[in-house]
Amino acid sequence: MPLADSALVRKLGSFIRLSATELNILIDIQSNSRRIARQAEVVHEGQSGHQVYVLQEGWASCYKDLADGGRQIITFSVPGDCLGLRSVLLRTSDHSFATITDALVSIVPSQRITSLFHDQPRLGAAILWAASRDEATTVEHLVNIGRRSAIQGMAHLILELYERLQLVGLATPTGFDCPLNQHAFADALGLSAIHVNRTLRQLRERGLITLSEHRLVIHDPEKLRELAEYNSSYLDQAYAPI
Amino acid sequence: MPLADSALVRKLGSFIRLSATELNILIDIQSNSRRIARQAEVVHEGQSGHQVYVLQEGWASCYKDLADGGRQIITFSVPGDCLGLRSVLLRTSDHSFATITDALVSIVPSQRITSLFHDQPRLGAAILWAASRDEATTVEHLVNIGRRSAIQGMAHLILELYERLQLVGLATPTGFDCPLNQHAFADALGLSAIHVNRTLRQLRERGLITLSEHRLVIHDPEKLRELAEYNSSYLDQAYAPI
DNA sequence: CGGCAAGTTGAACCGCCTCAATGACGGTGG
DNA sequence: CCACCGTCATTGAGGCGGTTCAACTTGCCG
Repeated sequence: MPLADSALVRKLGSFIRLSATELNILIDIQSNSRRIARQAEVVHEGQSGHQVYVLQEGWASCYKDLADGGRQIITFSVPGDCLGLRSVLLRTSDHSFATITDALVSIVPSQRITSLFHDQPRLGAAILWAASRDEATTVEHLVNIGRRSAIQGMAHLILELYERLQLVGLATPTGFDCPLNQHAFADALGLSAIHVNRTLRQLRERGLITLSEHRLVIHDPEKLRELAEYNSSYLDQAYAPI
Repeated sequence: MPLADSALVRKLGSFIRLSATELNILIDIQSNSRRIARQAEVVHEGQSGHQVYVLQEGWASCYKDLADGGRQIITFSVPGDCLGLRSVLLRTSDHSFATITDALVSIVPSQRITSLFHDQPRLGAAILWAASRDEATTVEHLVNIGRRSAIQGMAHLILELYERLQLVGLATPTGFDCPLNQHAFADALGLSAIHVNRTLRQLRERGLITLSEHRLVIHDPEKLRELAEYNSSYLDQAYAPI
């Protein structure tokens, strides 16, 4: 994929009209890329890595490990997402980050990001906007875990992923390719993998979705949204120009 | 409290050495303040309010309401915290925000914040740093709800509040004044108020803490940290200068 | 004195977990 | 080519953590 049509460009471009200069800067920023195998840890919690990773292809996850061997996935990352943005100003990363599938990432020194705020305020704001949006997603995730039942949370997570993938052109009208296994869903939703299995079965039996062979099909978006009490406004945030 | 010694100045001042100019700007920014009664909603989810609120005195909470009447508290705010920072670049607020006690807040137009990034990069970065730190807290909260037991989560939340209050000089060696009722704890931890009651009793019976008359006393910080698997590094983030 | 908010405690229930066993699939080496 | 293995999905049985309903207390305020 040419960088001029990268997922990040597509994402930011949907909220500010990128000038030729800004587009070139964005392309330049993403020019240093690297392939990473699946299931590889890229950043470990506590590590001091002053870099931002822009995911170009593949899926990844941000997570924290617990003393008892458990794991909490904070967010799944799909193409166009920036990783480590939050840690730019902190000395160490507050979470780990690993690929789920084989992936292609661009590596951007933190300093290139921070200098944007001064040199390219519009672009800096757009990135900050994307970061704010990510955080809104994390907050919604928190609600998901704290106050929703397993089946509601699962439905909500699926709808969220669907919308985010649509934004970067990786969804189809009926669903999306989904590399997540039941264990990954479990770690994201604070459930056991076994209960994820039963929950997926319920969703299937209700005719809402099917997940098999890494393909997630949404049969009845309407009822799914109803079940999840899904309100996409937290993602449907237009850019408020400075 | 004179603004030159406000909680925000104290907080930011603990990470960058504020010049006289920067101090004056910070003071100026906080000059428009307003008293708000307890239990008052300041911002409602979905509201388009392009303002940032700096909490000077009192406690508040960020939360989301659910269709079934439930509520998930995202974070408690204590003096020195900025509210609505995440929504600066979004059109609408992604969460509601209400006072818990009587409070004094400074109201800052979003534009004053965004222009800081260009005009006062150091100060802008310090505010961004504070925002990153808040987000790390939210992430830890997510782990708390997703993967920790009720008693661990409660212990963790108490320790987090204790550290944050220390940072702005509102804690004592033995504990802190805590206006939160059991219902507030429940909404933060994703529990029922009744179970919060039992959990607090357990912590009391183990000789770790007591909470009564709005005063939280920590009897055995060591064992409490051990129980919570508390690692404060996510808050103990030195500022990484640009 | 009456009423409401907040805390406390018991009893019964249920959502989700844990343990355990089995089946399906793909990769790998003999 | 097949036997073997690890990973993942699936299903059942039993147990625990946390919920819900209900009752009672205490303190505060009008």
